[in-house]
Amino acid sequence: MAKISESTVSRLSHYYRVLEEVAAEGGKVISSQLLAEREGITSAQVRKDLSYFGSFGRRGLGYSVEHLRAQIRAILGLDRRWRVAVIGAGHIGSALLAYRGFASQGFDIVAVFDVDPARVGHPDGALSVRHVSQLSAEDAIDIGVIATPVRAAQEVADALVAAGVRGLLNFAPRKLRVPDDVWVRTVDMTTEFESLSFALSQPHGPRRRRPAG
Amino acid sequence: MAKISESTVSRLSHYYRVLEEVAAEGGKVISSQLLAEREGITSAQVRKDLSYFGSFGRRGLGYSVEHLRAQIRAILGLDRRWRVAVIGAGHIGSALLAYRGFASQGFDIVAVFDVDPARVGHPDGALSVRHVSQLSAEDAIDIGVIATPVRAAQEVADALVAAGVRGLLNFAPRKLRVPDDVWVRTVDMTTEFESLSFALSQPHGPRRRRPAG
DNA sequence: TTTTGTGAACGTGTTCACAGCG
DNA sequence: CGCTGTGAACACGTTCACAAAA
Repeated sequence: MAKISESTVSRLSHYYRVLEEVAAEGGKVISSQLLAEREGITSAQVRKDLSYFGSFGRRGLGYSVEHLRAQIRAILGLDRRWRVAVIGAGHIGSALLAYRGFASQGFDIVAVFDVDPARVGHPDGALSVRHVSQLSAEDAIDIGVIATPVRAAQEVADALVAAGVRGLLNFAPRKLRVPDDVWVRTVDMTTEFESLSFALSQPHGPRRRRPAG
Repeated sequence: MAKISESTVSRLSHYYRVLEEVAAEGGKVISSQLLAEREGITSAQVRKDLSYFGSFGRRGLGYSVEHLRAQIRAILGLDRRWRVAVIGAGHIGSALLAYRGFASQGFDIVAVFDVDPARVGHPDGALSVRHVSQLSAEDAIDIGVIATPVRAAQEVADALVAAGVRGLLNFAPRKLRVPDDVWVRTVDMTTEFESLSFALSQPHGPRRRRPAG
């Protein structure tokens, strides 16, 4: 398969969500135009994104909501469940644990780790917090969420990689060094705030994207 | 000024952080090469990013850490303080409130809002939770953080805009409709997880970026 | 000699525009 | 006729490569 851009994958995730909503509203078919409008992009973008993976629509009609949803679900790898570990039982870690939404999407938080003796051994939600040194390949973790202070982030990433984890979601504002076969996504709230600060400091307001065409 | 890409602004935020670290370590000058290595990008990228705003370095020598830090600080609009409101005193909202890092960067969380009677009127950290209907232009909010359930997100965005807020940080997995002069940044953890799911489902591992050159 | 600053070249993602099919 | 699927055109961000300056 040709290389797929990160933007395309992000949009697939958005399409998937829209399709779930439309299905819940009882919609049976949807055009690229309508799908695009919900996301504020162009219909050509929708069709191009989908075309990388196949031809899921019917000319003159549009896409079957159910069929397209199933296809994107398969493309995104959501037909299986993923074992997630959260490292760092602080505010962000606990917020993630408390949020129920991920399990329904196939992401099961199966372990929580920390180094703080005040936290280790105590429950956080349904899980007992384990010391990070106990993390091992036997935990069979697919995705590790790094919710530690920034100084511990690289060390934790190394430990996760050593335990065979191939996907990291990093909340620490630090570039992580990982082997080539490990994927990292970063959520950097400081950068988000600073991007807003930059934008608000400019003399002119933003230009909105062109509406879906 | 020519249009600055979002990628460039994000990287400026990263450079700023690296410069703070280098300054703390006692470094006085830094080359684009070294700055690039810390972020895993090319030195040409660093120089190009900075060149949009001026000439901050000295040929043959590099950049003064202190001077460049001050310049980027000014560029990002961090020479002033920003008034931030958090809407939604749930897990994410409370995690943000509890996190001390933002205030030191110039972002003061000055108000918390919710609609839940069980939360309104009670303190969350140093702030008392107010009902979202009390939000007004008198709060003089610069940046609104939407940490509500997804169904309330658009309504809250409308209220923020009505109160004169021109920057939104959206944690809800929903595209927000806002006027042209309002900036939105989205942190969508579901999409992050699904992007990892997609990546881990591919037959081949990732390719790392080329090292800084 | 070292390292910046930058026009030009390049590569990649987006949009256009229309052929192809239902 | 309507809407998809897609090659081509376009726009834009990144990298190259070198002149300029310390």
